[in-house]
Amino acid sequence: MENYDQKAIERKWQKRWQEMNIYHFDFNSDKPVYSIDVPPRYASGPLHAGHAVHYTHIDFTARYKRMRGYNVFFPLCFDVNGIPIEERVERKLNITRKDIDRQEFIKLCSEFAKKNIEKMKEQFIRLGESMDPTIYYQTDAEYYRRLTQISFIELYKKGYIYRGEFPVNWCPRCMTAMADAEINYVTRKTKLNVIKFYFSGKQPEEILKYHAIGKDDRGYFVEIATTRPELLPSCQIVMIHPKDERAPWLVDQTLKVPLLNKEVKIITDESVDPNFGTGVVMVCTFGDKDDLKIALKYKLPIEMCIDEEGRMTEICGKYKGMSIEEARKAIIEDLKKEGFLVDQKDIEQNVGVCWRCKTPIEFINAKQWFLKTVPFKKLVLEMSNRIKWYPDFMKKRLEDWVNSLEWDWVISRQRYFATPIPVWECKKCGNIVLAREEDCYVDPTVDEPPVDACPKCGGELKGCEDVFDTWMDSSISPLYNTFWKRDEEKFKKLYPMSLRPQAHDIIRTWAFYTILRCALLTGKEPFKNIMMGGFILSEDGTPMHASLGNVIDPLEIIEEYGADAFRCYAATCSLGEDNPFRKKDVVRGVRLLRKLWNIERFVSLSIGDKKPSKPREFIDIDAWILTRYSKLVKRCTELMDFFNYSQAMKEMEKFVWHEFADHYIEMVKGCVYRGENLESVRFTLYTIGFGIMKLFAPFFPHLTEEVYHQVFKKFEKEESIHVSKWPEPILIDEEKEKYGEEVKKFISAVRKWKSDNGIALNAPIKASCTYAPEDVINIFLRSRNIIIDTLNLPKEHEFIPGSPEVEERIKDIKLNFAKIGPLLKDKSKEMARWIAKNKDEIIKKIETDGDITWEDIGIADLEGSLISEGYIKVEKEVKIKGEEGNVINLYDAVYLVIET
RNA sequence: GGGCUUAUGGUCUAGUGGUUAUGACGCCGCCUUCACGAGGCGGAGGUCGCCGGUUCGAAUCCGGCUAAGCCCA
Repeated sequence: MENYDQKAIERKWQKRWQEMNIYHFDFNSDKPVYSIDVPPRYASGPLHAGHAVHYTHIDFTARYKRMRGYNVFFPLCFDVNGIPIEERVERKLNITRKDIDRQEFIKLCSEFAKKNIEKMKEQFIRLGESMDPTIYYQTDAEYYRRLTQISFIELYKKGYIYRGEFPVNWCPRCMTAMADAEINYVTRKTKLNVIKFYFSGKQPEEILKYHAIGKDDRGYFVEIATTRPELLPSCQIVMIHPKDERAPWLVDQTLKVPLLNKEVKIITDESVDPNFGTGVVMVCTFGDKDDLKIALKYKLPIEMCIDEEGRMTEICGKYKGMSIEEARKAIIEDLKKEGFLVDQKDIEQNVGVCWRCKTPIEFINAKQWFLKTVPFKKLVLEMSNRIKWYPDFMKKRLEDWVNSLEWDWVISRQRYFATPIPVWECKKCGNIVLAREEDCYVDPTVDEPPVDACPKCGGELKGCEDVFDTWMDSSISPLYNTFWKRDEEKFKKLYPMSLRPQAHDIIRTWAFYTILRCALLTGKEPFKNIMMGGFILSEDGTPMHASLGNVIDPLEIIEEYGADAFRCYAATCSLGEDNPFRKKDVVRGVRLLRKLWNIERFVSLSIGDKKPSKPREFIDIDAWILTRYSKLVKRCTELMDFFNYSQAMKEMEKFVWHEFADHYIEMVKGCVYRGENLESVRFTLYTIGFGIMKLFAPFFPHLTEEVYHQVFKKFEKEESIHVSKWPEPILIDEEKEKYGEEVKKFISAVRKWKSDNGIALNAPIKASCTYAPEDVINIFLRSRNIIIDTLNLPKEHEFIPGSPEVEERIKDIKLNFAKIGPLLKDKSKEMARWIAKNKDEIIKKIETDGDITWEDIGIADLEGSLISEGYIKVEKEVKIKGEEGNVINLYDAVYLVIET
């Protein structure tokens, strides 16, 4: 093996893997299936480092499961429909979709998405992801949209879909209805305008004693505060809190809406906040959700002052046709001019905005398509209980969301670039004609209806121009993946899927809608497990997000540090939690990779030209390291099964670096160079050298593949390490493990002593003998040559049971509260105090008798000795007797004698 | 305002009721050592966010507060 040329190796394998076809999902295989409901990456832009981490986690699962013998279904897929792409295109070309032909606009969106998809495909390859490109889909393709339409038709036939007139969230810029899920809330600075509303009727003068009520030459008036003066034309009612002292005077009076020839009543309602503004508020149709609730409660007339395009309507008189902003300005101007405006204050307000274009959302009354969700809360919760959530607290988020649902899901959108709703409407009687399932995919704006005329009245049919909410497409991904409605046999075999990986911000959308739709259509949960990725934070501590402008291109990181190093960082990110990304975190990965490479270089130089076979007997340190390795394999297998990648990699790294490399390899160098114990050592080096490559294979696919091909391939049959079998524990020998630990402890103590004294590790030291207790000496003797070789001790070095001429003194005694606490409970403190006070006497007593009893410390009702039973630990200090030689106390009762 | 989550050396992080809190990055010192100096050996650096409670004993369990993230109102 030569030097580690990371970039060349990674590029080589990325190319070769595409030719090798090893990530292929085999529909004819007998192996158990592990299917992954991969998030179809949204095609509004290329991947950033946060996405790359998520997809890398999914790749860990795919690679691990493949090695565990599964036939892994890992599709390459992209989500292409919807507003964000339209919005990007509109912004890029500075147009709105209504400026150009519908089909032309769709083409532009499609091309825009295609470019991003090409970039992402390249990114996936460069990241070393192992998706199977032969099970590819994108959600805008007819083969995919067809299923969205069929699922709609089925749900319609089951009676779960209805069309209703209902106030919906409406983005006046995107000109479409929005689900609650598509609204973001932002804090905005705005003006609170205090406006005079004059009474219609006569008022007694005493009314002036109340605040916010006044009189001028035009008459008596009430001051009303509003942030939205442009809604004055749709003002329906004025409200005051019932406990407000002004309520008795004001209730049932009539006020004149300024600037408009209109009168409204005053009523009381509990929902009024007496501390907001003047405590008197106006209610319009529909300012916000609160207004909406009031409007429904009091059955107020529905008079919209804003239309679908965000322009003022008929009822607005002279303001008709203005945009919301223009109307606000004009109305405030006029209020000032006419003397209606009392005051303007700056306030901060939470405003619902469109999730993409950030335009404030309006409520308007529109005909929309709905999927019933409110009646299926229980169903969704039941399904969710059948799914294993990682981490499990994420389930609670779904449950809280489901329980808080008040409205059904608005599934129609007034956009172009999405799946068309497959219905035609009778122009005459409004009757709905569904597309036939066998005709889907259909585009009713282009395609002919299944019948010539309305079956009810014979009227002309018009194709529906509305399209579906994008979540209608993505939330059937498990049905698409498992061949629902395409191949009944495959569907039975593949559904439900094994794993849904996703991010936690879309629990209420993607996870919820998927569980709901799939349950309604199949009666089953869509997947068995759900794994939630956390957020990747940028260097400044904010979540990495394209709209925040803090994104990092993973390719940039790969160029600098390599894909395996990036994947090493990804493996340190724990599920469901925020993980900061810093370039220097990737450096750690580079070091680990280099270390692994060098370890394997030693292995390759040491194992000989034949595949080592299992020896009749292992030398102690081989049995030790093989036991440590087998325990690691067992532990990591469990961790990988629970998607705990960060912990698994940590344990692998600790073993490989600080046990296998720092100690084992150092200990066997002598054997390797001098040709001793080769049978045992070569087998051990081969087994662990190969085994750790397999353990790291899901994390570092490139390095492990290269090492496999350079070192192990000639002895093994698999064409790639990624289709080899995950390792199994091979030896658990508790006794030898203890022996090995003892030898390791001794060697590292001597190494430390050498280092402290400025002696090179392999430099010879004139040490004549080692003293230790007999059982320890016996362990050392079993590995005598290893110890002498590794430390470069004289060949005649002696291991002598017992201790040299030393004087041991007790320096201190420590209480073991883990044993004392449960025994003495609240008396523990008392005992600790007593011992601290009488420490000198106790130490004297131990030095003469070797131990103390409970009686000695004044606790007569307990029997036994405190040191031998572990209640007290003794710290000794050793003083060497005599002048001859240089005796070093390495640790405990282990001494090394150096000749002077 | 509500739900969920997080808070540990300068930075990132492990931590499962037991008193001496893990590791990494960075910093300091020593060591060219035959797989690796992007290595090895060691060191400094912490009132475990704050306040209470439970307990013989709390980073860990409970309550409150503060700050941050996600989602919602």
